[in-house]
Amino acid sequence: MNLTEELQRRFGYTEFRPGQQEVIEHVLEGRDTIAVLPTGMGKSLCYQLPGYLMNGSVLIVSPLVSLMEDQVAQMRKNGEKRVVALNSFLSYSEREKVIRQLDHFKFIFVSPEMLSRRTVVDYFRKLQLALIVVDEAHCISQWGFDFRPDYLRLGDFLKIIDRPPILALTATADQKVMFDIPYYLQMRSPVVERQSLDRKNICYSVIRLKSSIEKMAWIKNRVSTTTGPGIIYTSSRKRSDELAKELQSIGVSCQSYHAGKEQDDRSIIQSQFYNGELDWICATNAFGMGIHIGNIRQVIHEHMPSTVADYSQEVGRAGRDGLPSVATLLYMQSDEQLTSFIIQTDIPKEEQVRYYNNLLIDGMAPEEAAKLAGLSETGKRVIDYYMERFEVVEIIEKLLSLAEEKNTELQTMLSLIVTTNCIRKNILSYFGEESNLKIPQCCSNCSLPEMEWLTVEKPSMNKHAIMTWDERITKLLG
DNA sequence: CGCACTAGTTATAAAACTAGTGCGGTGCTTTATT
Repeated sequence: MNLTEELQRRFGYTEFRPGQQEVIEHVLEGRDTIAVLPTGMGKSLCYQLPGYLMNGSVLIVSPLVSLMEDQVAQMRKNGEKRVVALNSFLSYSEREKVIRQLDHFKFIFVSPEMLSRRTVVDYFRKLQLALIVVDEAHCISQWGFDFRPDYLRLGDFLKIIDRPPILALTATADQKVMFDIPYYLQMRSPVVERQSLDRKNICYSVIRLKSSIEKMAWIKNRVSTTTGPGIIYTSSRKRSDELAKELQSIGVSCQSYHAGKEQDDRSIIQSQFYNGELDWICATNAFGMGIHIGNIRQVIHEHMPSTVADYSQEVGRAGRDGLPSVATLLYMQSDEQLTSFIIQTDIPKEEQVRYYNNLLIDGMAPEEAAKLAGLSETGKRVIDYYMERFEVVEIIEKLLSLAEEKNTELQTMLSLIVTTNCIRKNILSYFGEESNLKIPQCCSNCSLPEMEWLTVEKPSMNKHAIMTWDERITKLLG
């Protein structure tokens, strides 16, 4: 079979992007496959094309319902009718209907939570599956242990069905992720297809300041002298709101985005940004996954993220169009303390685990016991997962080492900020890659022509601003 | 843990201190009773 012909016939492309063909070949051979491809490299083609060439349905595990809806809409637009997202967007009767005729669909999107439900699993057992895809598979590591334990339960589902090959897709692959994916997905000698995660068109910069007032002044100046579109990441919802308000007050087209906003507002803001009606977004880490905007020129971190993996995901949203883009991280002393609090606070403490366990033994209802033990909703769900398979002593040990691990990751992130060595090299080596490539606009530690980048002037507040910026940087690279 | 904010104190009028308090990220899922 000629894959390129199939690609041409079904998708209208004349050639594959790097890595795609290899991934597709492995999948068609029936191998479990881990595909590490940088963002914007056409990951969805890696399951859509083989899906058409195989018998049975393709099950795609996706982390966000909004992402599923986008992908379903996209595929329908391209003429595929046999595609559905099985999630809480559906009413009870709609869901029943979909479930009863699952085999009518070629592509089925689900959340990991859905796959933990007994009734749902029973329907999937009867279905002939050609392929199981875990999209954004780093979520297993990133969310599984302390936020969405159903990511760790995927293995349970895979154990009880007659399982087809599994394809894990991600753009983030540090050591831990590369260990967790095959382990929790129970892969059988998986092939790893890996492309370089280096984003040569992104220039990395770290700037040290003395206070959050200085940060605000810096951002105001940056935003009014350079063009977007851009994302400003903060570490709290409140800060996002404040920053957006402040920027609006000096005439910048800007909105804040975080999980505290209504879902409707979130999609409106997202589509405004997408359509170029909004130059800047001030956001928490809620803004990111599933954002496919090509021309983001800048990503500014008003506050540091908690891991290098998070950082590289966030800055990776810049410059998907391949044009020069800038990532700037603002740091002031002891910024890591807030980050530390945030990542540690939701991990249940030893006393809580013991108390919760004792209350359960006494026969108290789990919800009430969790409340008394001072466990958050998330905390309870996490502990419930661990209690299904470990003794209390083991759980406490695991949670302790999780807290330690998180702290180590934060320290690694911090060392990226304070290093005097090449930032790009540091990021790449975190992902196990080496790079000796000299790039003219590499990072703030590599004799960057930083002033040239920083003085790109914003000519006016109109739509042509984006064009001018692009022209300018193209000229800069000369 | 540390920052921002508030209420109370001081000592006789306004402002400057102090102690206490609150806050801090990611998302899936809810089919049943008065």
